[in-house]
Amino acid sequence: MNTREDVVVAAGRLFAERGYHGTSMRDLGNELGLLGSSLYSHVDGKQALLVEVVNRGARFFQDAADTALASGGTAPDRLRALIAGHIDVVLDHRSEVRTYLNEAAALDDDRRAAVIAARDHYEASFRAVLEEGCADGSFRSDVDVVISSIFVLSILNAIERWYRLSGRIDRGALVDATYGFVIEGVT
Amino acid sequence: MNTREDVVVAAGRLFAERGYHGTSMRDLGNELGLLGSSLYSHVDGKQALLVEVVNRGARFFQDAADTALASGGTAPDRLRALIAGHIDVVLDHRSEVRTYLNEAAALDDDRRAAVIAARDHYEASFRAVLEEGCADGSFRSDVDVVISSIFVLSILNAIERWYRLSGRIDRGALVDATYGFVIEGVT
DNA sequence: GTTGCCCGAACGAACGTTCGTTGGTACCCT
DNA sequence: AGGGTACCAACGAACGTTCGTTCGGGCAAC
Repeated sequence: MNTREDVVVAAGRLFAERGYHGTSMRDLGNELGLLGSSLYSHVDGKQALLVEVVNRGARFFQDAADTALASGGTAPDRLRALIAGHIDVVLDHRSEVRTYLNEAAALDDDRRAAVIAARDHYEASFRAVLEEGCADGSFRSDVDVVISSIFVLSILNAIERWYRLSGRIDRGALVDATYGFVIEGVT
Repeated sequence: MNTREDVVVAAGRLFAERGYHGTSMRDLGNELGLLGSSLYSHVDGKQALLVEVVNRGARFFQDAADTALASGGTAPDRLRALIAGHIDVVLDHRSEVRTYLNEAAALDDDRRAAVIAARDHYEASFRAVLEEGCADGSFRSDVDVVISSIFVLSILNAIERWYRLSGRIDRGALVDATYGFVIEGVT
């Protein structure tokens, strides 16, 4: 027997793999050994499923950022914590993350605006740490905080697209590589 | 009167904005002041349109890489040329780029495999330049060329998601910021 | 005996695509 | 110059299929 949780999890996986518009309720039912119509015993409908999956993705990120910022230490320490936290979220909640990052366009206007606001709030955590590091001399003072934050998040968000756990680098090495690249670049 | 070119261009725009599965032939016809059925005077079908748009995106990138590599100079010079070329492609051909980067999953297996191969071939240009720069001392010898290439391309490919020409940074400043970040990071 | 999961049939709408047809335009023949 | 012809973009109806969703009933568990 399937629970509502099963439905949401499976929806996240299919939305991540095939996209919202590329996933039908019959596809989703089939994934759980059900007919598409049977899903309506558990959830209100397709859009409600997307909203739930996307909201989970947003919460994972925000929780990780709050934890990282609360960990204390120097600005570089907290930047590293933000990066490590982000990578944990991406690797531990791939489906929700993928859906959160790629399928927000399928939300209605209000929900999509909320997602954009949530992303900016998350990005502000990175901006704040960079700002602080620039002020106390940990980072170059001429760094553009806004653009650098975007660059860091570009790297982090793309990880979901290429990283495979089975590859030659483990999670720790990935954090090291990312942090090292952000701090020093290639020179 | 509409030409086949108009149809492909409009398809690129809609695929980029709403995704392949989120765009109907009637939507596309409507965009051109036509019925959906009228599009079949110009093209073979929806999937053929996607193939054409994606192929254009791939060609833009490969042409830019070939030009950048042929420009000569040191490894850092050519890295900068690759970055500038990529940014030009992203800004000048947003729709095709967006579709190329985000909608390849909607292609059939063979075409999708071809896209993945094209992306790897393109990425190899970045790997080659980084490799050379590491060998001649322009870059740190301990950088992981494979991962660094992915990071650079992560930054470049994400530009399409956030950059607006109307903003405070122009194209040259964007190239400078990107190259600077890749070379030195934030320290 | 009520509750809740699931089926299976059905709904109306939208999907990609095909079809026969039409109005206009360009070209050829004399 | 004029009439016939071939072409082409576009229409509008219709095709079969799939979509999200609704509904009534069956059936097992508490």
